[in-house]
Amino acid sequence: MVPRNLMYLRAVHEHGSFTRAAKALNVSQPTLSQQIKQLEDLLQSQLIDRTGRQVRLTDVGEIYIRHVSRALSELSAGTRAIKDVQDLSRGTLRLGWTPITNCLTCSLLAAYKRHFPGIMLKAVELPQIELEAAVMNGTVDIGIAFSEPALGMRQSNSIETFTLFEDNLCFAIGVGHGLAGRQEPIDSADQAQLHLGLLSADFALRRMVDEYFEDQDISPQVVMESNSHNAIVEVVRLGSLATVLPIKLVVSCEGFLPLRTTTPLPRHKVCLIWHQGRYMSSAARAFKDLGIEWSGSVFGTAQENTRAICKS
Amino acid sequence: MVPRNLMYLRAVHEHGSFTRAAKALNVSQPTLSQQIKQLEDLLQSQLIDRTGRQVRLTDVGEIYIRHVSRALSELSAGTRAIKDVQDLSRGTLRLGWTPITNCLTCSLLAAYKRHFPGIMLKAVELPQIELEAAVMNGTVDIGIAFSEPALGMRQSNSIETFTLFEDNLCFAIGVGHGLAGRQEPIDSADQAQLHLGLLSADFALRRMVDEYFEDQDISPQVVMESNSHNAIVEVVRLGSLATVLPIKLVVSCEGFLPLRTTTPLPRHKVCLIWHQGRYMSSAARAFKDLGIEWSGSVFGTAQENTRAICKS
DNA sequence: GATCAGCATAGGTTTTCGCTATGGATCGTT
DNA sequence: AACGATCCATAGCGAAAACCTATGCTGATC
Repeated sequence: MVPRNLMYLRAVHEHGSFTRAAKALNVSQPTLSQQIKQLEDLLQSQLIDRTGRQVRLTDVGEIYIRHVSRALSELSAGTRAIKDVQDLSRGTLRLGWTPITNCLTCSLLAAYKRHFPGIMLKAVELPQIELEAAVMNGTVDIGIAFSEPALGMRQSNSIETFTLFEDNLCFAIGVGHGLAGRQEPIDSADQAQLHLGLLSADFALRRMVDEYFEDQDISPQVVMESNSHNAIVEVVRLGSLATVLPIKLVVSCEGFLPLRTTTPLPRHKVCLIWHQGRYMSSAARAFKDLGIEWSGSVFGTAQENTRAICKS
Repeated sequence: MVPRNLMYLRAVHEHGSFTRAAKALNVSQPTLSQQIKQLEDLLQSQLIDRTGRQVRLTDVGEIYIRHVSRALSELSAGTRAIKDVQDLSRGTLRLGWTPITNCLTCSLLAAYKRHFPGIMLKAVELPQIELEAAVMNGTVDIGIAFSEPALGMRQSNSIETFTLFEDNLCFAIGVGHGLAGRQEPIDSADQAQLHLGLLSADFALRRMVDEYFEDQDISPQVVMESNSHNAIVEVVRLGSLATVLPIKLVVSCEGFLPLRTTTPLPRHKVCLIWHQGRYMSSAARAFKDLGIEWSGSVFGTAQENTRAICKS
């Protein structure tokens, strides 16, 4: 890995003698003579002045050795840097997530940051479909998805998933909303009356909601649409709109109330997703492992959660 | 000379493909596969992610390649620096001279500076004996001596010389001296009356003067002695002292007059001297060559001036 | 699902590397 | 002045590596 020619040159310079350098390097003295001569032939320059009492560098050698030393120390720094990456004291994790999931997994992110403070975290927020595409082409190392990958992905690609936890969706309103404090469940007719603020159509949460309304034969009144989760939350908090969110999120969110329904809303899974077979960086592997551990400790053992979805 | 492993890694990274990199490097594709695999084994780290449609660096590879690139560019800078030294756009010349000789060769020094402005000039002024020792042990690359090397040096060592020019010594006085303006030559008796300022005994000029006085059976009145040529010149300029200098120097020196003598004073040679056989730097070789050329142009062709003095 | 492109593997050949033995030059010593 | 010691260079041989051709395997494209 390290160019031996150059190591030899440096050793001869440092020891001021072929013989001593050879001993230090655990090679024979003729080997050094030969290798350095070869280097000199290659550079077409005499590097070492062998006349007189001690071997010295020539003017050319003096100039050259400076560059050689810098190059060698750069290389040894490189091997040390590799060690750093391997023991996770350095590195980068490119994480992708859909809106909402990051709120649900912030304690996992915090734990990761605590365990591996040297890892740089690059995070992007994407709709589910784009997240899956990003995982496929390697733009992100690992994704936190709002649901399992769509059917289209399973046909042509191989994505591996691990379910962190499951949850039910529910209607959510601000404390100033007209239905605030209502105890009895709302039925389909009530749901059709709600003024809704929802994510745009390319998000998994929205697709699940649309599917639910279709099943229930409800024509919802969607009065706000955005690709920003925060925007919707803020507007709903004002009081007149309702939205649909995971229960876990609603109960933990200041100023939000869940509404009970006569028919249950869909369940969803929060999953880690990654490209099966592709090289996974140490930082990403560590995140995956930590996620599995986190899932078990927070929601009970989930050994069977892992599921490989191979292409047809 | 350049570590091929590392060049290969860089090429694969730059071309994003083993095949294209192999073409660019004029090696076969399996060679690249093999060499890079070997590098990975050596580092015990996967450097390249071969899954997917294009080869990419892993996180480890990404870190490592930065160091490798820096090392490689450092090495190529080294080879370029060698070229610089060889064509004399860089380098150092360690020059030694005796007092007086530098005054006589300042136009040579100026020419050298003009031809090779990038060369750093390190000059020391020494008595002849020490100058010869410095040439022998390599403290200076080349010396400008006031006379040919002493007999002692020739016995045990090998110094090579080139005579730049020859000159006669003469008595010199300041314009305020009592003998100023005298036309007729001074004889031995007159010379014994002179109050002299001379260099100390370890300088070649002084030894020649002492020898002359001994031959002529004269007891000189040496009233000042110094190892500084300038000090003597300044005192002599005041008017009461005389000294002995090369004629060339006296006639070119403001406020100085030569005295004619009934018997001629010794001749001396100004020589370049260097260690025969030792490695000579490009800068030194250029100085020697320029000195030979300068000698010819200023004082007529002097091809036969070169003379090797080998040990007995 | 057949083809193509691109990397990996296998086996043999050439080149390089490193060793032992030995020669020649310099330096210090008797 | 000769001798011995030290140190680098050279020669020749064996081991290791680097490299090549031929071929297999996998993922991408049509």
